[in-house]
Amino acid sequence: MPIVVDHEERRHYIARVVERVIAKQGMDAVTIRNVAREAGFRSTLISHYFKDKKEMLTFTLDSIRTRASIRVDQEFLENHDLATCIDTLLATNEDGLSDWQAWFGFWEKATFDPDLAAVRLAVVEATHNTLRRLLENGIARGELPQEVDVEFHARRLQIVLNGLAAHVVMKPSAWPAETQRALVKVEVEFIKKMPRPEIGVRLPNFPFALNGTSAS
Amino acid sequence: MPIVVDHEERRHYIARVVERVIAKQGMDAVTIRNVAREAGFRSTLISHYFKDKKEMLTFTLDSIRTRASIRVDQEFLENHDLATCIDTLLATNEDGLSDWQAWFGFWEKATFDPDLAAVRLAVVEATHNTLRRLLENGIARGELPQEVDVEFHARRLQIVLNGLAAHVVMKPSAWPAETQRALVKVEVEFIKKMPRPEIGVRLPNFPFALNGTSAS
Amino acid sequence: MPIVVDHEERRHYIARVVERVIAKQGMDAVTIRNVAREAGFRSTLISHYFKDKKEMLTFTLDSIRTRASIRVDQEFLENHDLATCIDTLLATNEDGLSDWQAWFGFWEKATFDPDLAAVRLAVVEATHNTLRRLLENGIARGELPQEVDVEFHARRLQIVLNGLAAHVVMKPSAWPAETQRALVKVEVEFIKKMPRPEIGVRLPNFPFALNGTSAS
Amino acid sequence: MPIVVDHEERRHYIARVVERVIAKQGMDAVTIRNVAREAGFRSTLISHYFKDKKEMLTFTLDSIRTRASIRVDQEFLENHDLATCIDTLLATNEDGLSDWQAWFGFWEKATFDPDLAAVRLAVVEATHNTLRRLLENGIARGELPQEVDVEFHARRLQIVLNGLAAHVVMKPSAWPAETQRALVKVEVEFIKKMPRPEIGVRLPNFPFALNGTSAS
DNA sequence: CATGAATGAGGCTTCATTCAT
DNA sequence: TATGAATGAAGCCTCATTCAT
Repeated sequence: MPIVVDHEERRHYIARVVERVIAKQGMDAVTIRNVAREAGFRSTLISHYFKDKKEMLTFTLDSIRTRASIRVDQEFLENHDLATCIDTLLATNEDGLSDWQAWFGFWEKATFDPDLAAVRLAVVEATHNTLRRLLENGIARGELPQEVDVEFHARRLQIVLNGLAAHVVMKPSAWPAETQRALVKVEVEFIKKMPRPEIGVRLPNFPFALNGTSAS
Repeated sequence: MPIVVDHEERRHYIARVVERVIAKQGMDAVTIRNVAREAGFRSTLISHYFKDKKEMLTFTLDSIRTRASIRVDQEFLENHDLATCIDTLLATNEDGLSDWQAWFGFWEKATFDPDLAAVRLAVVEATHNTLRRLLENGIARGELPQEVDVEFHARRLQIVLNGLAAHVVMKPSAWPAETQRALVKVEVEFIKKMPRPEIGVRLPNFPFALNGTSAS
Repeated sequence: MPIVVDHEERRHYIARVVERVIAKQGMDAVTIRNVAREAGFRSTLISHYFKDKKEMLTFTLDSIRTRASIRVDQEFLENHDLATCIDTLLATNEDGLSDWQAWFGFWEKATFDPDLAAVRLAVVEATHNTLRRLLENGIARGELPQEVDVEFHARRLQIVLNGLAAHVVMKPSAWPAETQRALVKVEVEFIKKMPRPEIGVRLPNFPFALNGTSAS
Repeated sequence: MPIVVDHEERRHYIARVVERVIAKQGMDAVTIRNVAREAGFRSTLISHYFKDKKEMLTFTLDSIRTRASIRVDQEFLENHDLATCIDTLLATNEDGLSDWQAWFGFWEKATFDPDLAAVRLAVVEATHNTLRRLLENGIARGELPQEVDVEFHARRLQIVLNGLAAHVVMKPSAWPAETQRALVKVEVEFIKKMPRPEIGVRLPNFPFALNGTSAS
């Protein structure tokens, strides 16, 4: 009688450990040994759940995507104002900070690994779409003017959030929650003031045809 | 008298190689062996010029800072409009892209290495100051209104540039030069439209007391 | 269940190899590679059993202590005369010589390594205690006079044995077993002639509070 | 016109540095780099004075011999009592301790290096001869009885001194000068009590035909 | 005399991975 | 499922030494 272990659950558990290791010790500390130790396993047990290290990493990045999209779900988006929604995407609490730390841990690695790159792009587009819906709800609720260029402002907002998070991660103590929120408020004002700027070009038009993601 | 080799020049030469390796192959490819090979040396010769891999890396990051500050020097700032100046900070050409790639390569590592963190912060502040001067020149030249909150907008601009570069690095082909410049133009419009937004809080007030930089 | 290999036994096996290498090739030859080769392993397998070269060495020294104390155990001490017992501590045969060679190999290294120093001191004190018991048995059996200053003579005997071994190791061929034993006989005579010399001072009063030994 | 540097003096200067390094940092710290640094030279300059590391070491050991024999010279021997003379051979002060530390540093290395072994033996025999003369003077002065077996007691004394020094080096704080001297006093008493013990064998009969020393 | 350049050997260690049980 | 054995690759670093100036 084999011991019953939920295979997929184990994979997610390990992914969480990987995230924690990235956030707390950095990507270089993500060795199978170290992850196993932090998870309370033996090294070799990891390979029961992931065929190799790379698969473990792509799965982890993918699971970040999943969790992030759960956090800001449709229902939530519809029932709150812009700033409140955006707050869930910021590094204003322990969890958000940890997420962004892990995210930046992946950032560079993804540049040189096609599989990770694919997942990274998927996360970016998922976020983009979240921001689109967010703006559309804002328009629907009357918080934003009708003529807002959703595509443009979603993209721009994403860039700002990314840049902001980078700075927060660099020195969290310099960016208390209210400072981050104040910045976001200005961005919202910006959207209201310039809902449809004349830019002459189109910002990158994703998606980049990402059907599958992590692959095998 | 020994063979004549300019010691400091060699260090800079190696630093350039390191940068190139980071940009083209990623931070994980920055092994002493690999750098040596790319530089046309034997591995052991590297340690003639750097006591340590770590020293090599901090020196490299520091040299990125130096070059960046040279690129946008005082004279240049004074004689061009905002957009043109900002262009030198973007990833709109091969060199700029390579710089940003190396920069992001360091990003995460710096989070877990105090020495690198110090240099990273120094770079960030140097950039911040460059942006301040840029805005001040804009005001002096009449391109921007007198009442611009320089501190705020310099910080904001930096965040946007950082976020933008991150996206460019992620998929350069999606961000041709004109697209990047169009975005910058909108930012300049933004400054004109909202020169002194009511934010209620102060953005982080750097500098973080960084006198020396790279340390030992 | 994994391949059955007694972990602790392997460690002792390796320790024996280390001893042999020290005795035959010298402490400088104790490289992980060399030990592995002599043991019939790959280098990396050594680190399966010792986290460190240092741990390997302290364990080895500690195992010398264990074996030495086994060699002259209580029962043996009680049933033989002084000279016969002391013989087990001399370098009068292949094994004893090898032990002393290894011992001197450690001697200097221990001076500059706290962990080794601790084990070294433990060995010294264990030997001291053995010699004490040995003298006490001698008194009990009537071989030595009642008034023998056990503490003093145990310490002195140890010093002589150490000095003697040093000379033997230096040129074994000059010190056949009978020569060593003759010297010991004189020492025993000495004890009988001067059982309680007036020295005015006390020799070092060990132990130096060594509870545990090898530590981590 | 070349700079005038006394070649031989430099060699002795370096040898002193080597001794100091051995005493303070241990034999493993005797690298050419380290010796050069301690001496205030560049590494490569060392090779102007010694063709290689080995020559440096043998020269150093040889110079220890020279200085030791100077310290207890003929004149001194003739004009003082046994205990006073022996004192110069003990580790009762900073210098003596340092000498013994260096000596033990060489001990093991000499076992596996013929050149060092030769010098080591030369030192041992020089000391033996010193002790012989010392005893003979003691007899001449009437401090010791006529019938003393000089050969035997000189050898025995040397063994004790060696063993004692080993223990002192191991824990100097446990062996203040007076403790060492008390032990020596007992040894002298021993000689008086048993001037010519019946041993049945001869102790090793040196010299081992050592004419030259370091050889090629 | 003195120096820095350059090299090759080799040391220790960590890692990911495969295999047998 | 889970484990320890075992391996090979590769990383960084230190060292002694030679060479050219």
